[in-house]
Amino acid sequence: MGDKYDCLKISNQLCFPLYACSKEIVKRYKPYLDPIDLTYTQYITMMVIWEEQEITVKALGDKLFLDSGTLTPVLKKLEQKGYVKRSRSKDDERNLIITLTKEGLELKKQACEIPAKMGHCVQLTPEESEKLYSLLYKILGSFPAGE
Amino acid sequence: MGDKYDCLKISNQLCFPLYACSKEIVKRYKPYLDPIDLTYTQYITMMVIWEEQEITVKALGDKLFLDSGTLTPVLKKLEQKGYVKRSRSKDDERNLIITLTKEGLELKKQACEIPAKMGHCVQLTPEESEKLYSLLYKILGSFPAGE
DNA sequence: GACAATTAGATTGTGTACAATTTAATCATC
DNA sequence: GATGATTAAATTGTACACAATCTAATTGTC
Repeated sequence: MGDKYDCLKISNQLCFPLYACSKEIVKRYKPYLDPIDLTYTQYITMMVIWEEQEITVKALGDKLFLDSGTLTPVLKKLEQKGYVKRSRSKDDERNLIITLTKEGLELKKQACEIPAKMGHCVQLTPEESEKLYSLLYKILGSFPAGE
Repeated sequence: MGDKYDCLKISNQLCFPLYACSKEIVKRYKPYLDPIDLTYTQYITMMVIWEEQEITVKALGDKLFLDSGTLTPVLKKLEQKGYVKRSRSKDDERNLIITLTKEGLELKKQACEIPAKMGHCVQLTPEESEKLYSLLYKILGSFPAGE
């Protein structure tokens, strides 16, 4: 038992269940996000905008671990749906400021129901969820900021 | 402190750190995978094929939580690189059997170094890694098989 | 104050992911 | 043994995700 290639078994990887679990849970958001016409990426982007009221693409990217190559089309889509406004900063024309429209703010009320509904999807005790949460943030925290 | 929208704060989500952590770690495989000309998806696909020697697309999809829409192009790419062979089963022409080429088997020796190198990337104690692993598989195990 | 370096976003190209549909093979039932 | 149902892959269309590059605005330095 156990040859020198055991390290390459899929069941011995830590990253793989992370990758698979992330995808499977994101997939389960779909039935709840479809009614408000958001994808998962659009949803977490809106979450940060709801919290911050006003934020640059750069700051959004730092919070979401996404770069402009991903965010630019997502934000254009959200603008097109009428949820956000994109405008250059007066102070520094390099910065693009994202703000909420009235429709975007309205959407928050409907989105509010989603976390509770999704809670039923993950079958962990509160202690287990807390533990998982802290382990994930321990890993994320160990990664250099800009990257 | 704590209004009715707290549930929508990004810092109160469990899925988000899972999603972010998965992406960040996958990104860190790149320097190790580039030399053997594999992407992360191609790498985990090869892992299963190395283990099984011979496997159908369906079985591969079940193990990797991926469907044919994702696997078909990945497997065609791996065939194009010369690592695998794709051929229909004699028993049941619906099944596509994936097998290793000599080059694909050779690749395993080089890939063997990767897990140890990646280990340094995740700053958890062995106990923490073990805990994270078991929590992730507890979630994955709670999801119905086919989906 | 010219100019090199830096910074923020946008763009381009490649590679996933997945829903929905299609096609072909096999199975089940009569 | 024809035929309706099921199954495995492939295809199509949409939406990320990121590396690499580009552009324009700003900053730092002499």
